[in-house]
Amino acid sequence: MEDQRHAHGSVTADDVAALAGVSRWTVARAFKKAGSISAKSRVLVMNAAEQLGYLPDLSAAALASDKSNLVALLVDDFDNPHKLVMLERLTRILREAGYGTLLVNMLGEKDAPNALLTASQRRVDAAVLIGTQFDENTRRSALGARRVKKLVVFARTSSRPDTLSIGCDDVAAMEEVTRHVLAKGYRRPLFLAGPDTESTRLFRKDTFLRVWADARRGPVPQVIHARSYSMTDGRDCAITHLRARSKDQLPDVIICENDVLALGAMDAVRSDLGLRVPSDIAITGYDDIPLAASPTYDLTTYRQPITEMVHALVRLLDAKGNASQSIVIKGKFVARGSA
Amino acid sequence: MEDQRHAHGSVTADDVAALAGVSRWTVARAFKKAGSISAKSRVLVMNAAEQLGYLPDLSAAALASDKSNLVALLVDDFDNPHKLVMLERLTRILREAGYGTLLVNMLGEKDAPNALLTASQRRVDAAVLIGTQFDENTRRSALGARRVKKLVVFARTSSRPDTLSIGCDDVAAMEEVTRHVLAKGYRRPLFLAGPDTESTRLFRKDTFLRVWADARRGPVPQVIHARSYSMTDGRDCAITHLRARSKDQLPDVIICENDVLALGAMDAVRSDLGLRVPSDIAITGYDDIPLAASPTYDLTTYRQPITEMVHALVRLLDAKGNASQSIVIKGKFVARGSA
DNA sequence: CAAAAATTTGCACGCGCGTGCAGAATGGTT
DNA sequence: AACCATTCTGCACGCGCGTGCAAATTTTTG
Repeated sequence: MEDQRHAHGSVTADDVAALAGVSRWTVARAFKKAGSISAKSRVLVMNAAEQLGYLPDLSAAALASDKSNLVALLVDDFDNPHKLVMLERLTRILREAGYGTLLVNMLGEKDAPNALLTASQRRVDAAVLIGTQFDENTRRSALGARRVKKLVVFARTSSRPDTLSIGCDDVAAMEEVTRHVLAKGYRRPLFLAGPDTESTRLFRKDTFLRVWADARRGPVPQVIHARSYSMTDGRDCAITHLRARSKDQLPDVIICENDVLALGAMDAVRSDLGLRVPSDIAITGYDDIPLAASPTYDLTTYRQPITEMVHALVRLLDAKGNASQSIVIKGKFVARGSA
Repeated sequence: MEDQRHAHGSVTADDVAALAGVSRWTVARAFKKAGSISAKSRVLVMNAAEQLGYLPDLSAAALASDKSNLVALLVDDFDNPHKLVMLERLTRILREAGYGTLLVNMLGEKDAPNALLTASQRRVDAAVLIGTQFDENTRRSALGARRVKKLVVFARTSSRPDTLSIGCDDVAAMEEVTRHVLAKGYRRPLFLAGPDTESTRLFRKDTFLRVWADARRGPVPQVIHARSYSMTDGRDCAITHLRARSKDQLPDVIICENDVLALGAMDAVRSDLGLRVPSDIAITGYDDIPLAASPTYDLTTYRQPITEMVHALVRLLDAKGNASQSIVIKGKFVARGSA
């Protein structure tokens, strides 16, 4: 029996075909779910394949079919543990659905075009922007990279009509958080938001302000902006603001745009101001990162429906067309001790 | 001027060649650093390429050259924030070095073979096991997947001689941690380790015990094992053990195998036992995750030299051969308030 | 200025597989 | 038994680029 392996050690469909006594194309059909092939020869092929340890070469398949079953995940913020949660879900579910995942580190906003081009060189079926606001430059460079067939904004809702986006229903979420804070009887809220730039605008702040205003519970709440979505900056921002207030003017609750900022704020309140949570100042977050459940923080927050969002992404990838749409899914409010 | 774009919208080297008035192969040479090509025609090609928005198709190149410039990152634990740090460094530096990164979610130990096969179908140049102990099954299945040319164990030191591994010098690290604890005068240490299984053995515990024994500071320290490397399990394990001891038998320092366990232990000491860190019980960790620097935890720990480790990985990928070796790099002790 | 050396360029072939169609085999019908 | 409908199978061609060598061009040297 001759050696079926090629020079660099890979087994090709030809090898399997020879062993099974069929043609190479029959081998290919056996590996497609919908392949029109007789049960008999499928068994023949599969046995031969197993014997040789054959698996189709996906990069060759991508070249031939212009479908790579590869998606690029573009991430520009590795500081938020929530990204790890998203990556876990994305990689697991996409793998189960037959997609490989290319992780691309987007170094900054101005790097988006390069990151997209990098992905396009691998013929990805889609580029997914993870928790990054979709900005006009990015969109243009995505169109420029013609080999990127679909561009999806994940975990952000894009306002643009010509974009695919999948996200949590931020409006419903923030309404629920705000109602909870109102029900608890807090009266002097402070909203801690991320950077105040055009490209990172979420609906969370606006929704909070709207619902609060509707409740007619005093003046318009104050809003402060951290320099970045990091614990350190959240803490610094909170310290600066709180120290500038007199004791009786302190807020009784801080609504934070996400959990990381909330944890920073909590550190500020406890370690730097020596106050207690929630009795002196209550705090809410957004995302439900693992640490939010720890007894130390015990953060009241809102969980994004990541799993459902990824399932939606899979459906979107499997769909033929490129219809632009905005998918929004409801998450779950998580009441804990911090508010 | 005719339309250079093909059906599915990609520009090929032929298009560029036509526009530049050279052959396709000259185009290819212009895109290789070491290509033997005249300065004049390189400019010619590059101008044409820019005009058409051409970039080489890497999946075709991979097919032709049997070098994909793709590495698979196999991760089996998305609970540890330290993974996010590693992923950031790996993706950034590997991208700068011209490598793409395929992120593969390894669902469990028994999934390693499948994960490796998934990667091999994309012709990866190397598979990198991130912080996963290298077990015999994995090794066999790696050899089975002949298209995986190199298998690298990252952030673990493999004892096997036939393996490539890159890691922090755990021995030197733990010696330093232990000496620090000794210098601080602690006398009743407790070692909090991860699961006590064959496949996850680190050198940290053994080194600690050895150095402690050398110092002749009383009996052999006690060792407890958490069910997993998670804050919750670290906390549970610590609670169980500490509650079973009488007040005067409590340890005065807990040396933890990594930061996540240390944070869990700190939660147990403070929230569950109502004791203070470090005055009642001191705590040390390992990894220096971002949270370790927060004022709430302020954890004394040891930072792995991730950046240097990734640089070593790049050198290893660029190297021709497949010489098995074990690269070990020293990290940095980080003294904070917890011990 | 001619010849040798060095550099640059072009090309046949192949990487492993998918597409679309034509021919072969199978099964059912009158 | 002959026929048609249906299901299977085989094949030419192409996806976009790299390798190795031979031909063409330029540069150097005596």
